[in-house]
Amino acid sequence: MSVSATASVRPDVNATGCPSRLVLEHVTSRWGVLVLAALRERTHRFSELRRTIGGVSEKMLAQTLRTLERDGFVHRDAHPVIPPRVDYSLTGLGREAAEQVWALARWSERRLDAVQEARRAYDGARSS
Amino acid sequence: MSVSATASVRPDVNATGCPSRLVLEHVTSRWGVLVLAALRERTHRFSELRRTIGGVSEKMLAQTLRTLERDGFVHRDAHPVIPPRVDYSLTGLGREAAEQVWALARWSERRLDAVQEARRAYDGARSS
DNA sequence: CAGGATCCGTAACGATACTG
DNA sequence: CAGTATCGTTACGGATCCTG
Repeated sequence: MSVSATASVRPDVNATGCPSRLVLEHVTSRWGVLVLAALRERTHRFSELRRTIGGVSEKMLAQTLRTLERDGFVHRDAHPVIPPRVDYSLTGLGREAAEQVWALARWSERRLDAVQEARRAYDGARSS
Repeated sequence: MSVSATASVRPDVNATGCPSRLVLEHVTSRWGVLVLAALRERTHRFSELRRTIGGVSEKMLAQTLRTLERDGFVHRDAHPVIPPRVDYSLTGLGREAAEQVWALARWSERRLDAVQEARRAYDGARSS
């Protein structure tokens, strides 16, 4: 019954705060990023996504997919067959979102060395 | 004593998972985004940041700033005076990070209308 | 003023069991 | 296969008190 989003949703913050923050939280959420990245390549089925991403529980994957679908990023195509078959793909808006977070993710990887060196310097300065 | 990061840090995921994800989580964290956005403009003092951002507890602001400093995004300049005065500013790496998340945040705002309409359509289809 | 230490509620998350 | 429902744990985040 609850429509809890992927990311934290506290009433007061959402009421008074910036609404676009919720969009950002959904696309940058732990599994949201990975789902968008996976669907960037091609359409995936539910179990395919689970295997591709790895380490995600059924609950969290379903919740993430529902959130992304609700936001208009993911298209859900449920085939009325037995056994069930559901295909997930990106919408036009979703492709935009995927490109954005993909760019940010790539930047994170490019700068990872610099960050890790900064961390070593920071940690080293304290233990001295 | 603990070095808990701004975003969630589960041992198993960090051990096996993609390390650049931690960078992404820090810069896209709830308060991380707002700190980077504020410091993009100019140097801020601790209390200034609290007022500018609004709604952030001392604990979370300090924790966020420490995480961003450790990652090499924020420069901390503590003046040895009484009363204490500490200035926070962005490093070169931090300016890069700020630009990246700022771009993503701007995109979120640009597409906010489309997302909200998608949400209405989604919610309306269920209540029928 | 700038934070560190502590206590604590809440809710996000994962594992399991169950359903169409 | 593709989920939903429930439960238990964890740790995030806020409030408060305290120090240099």
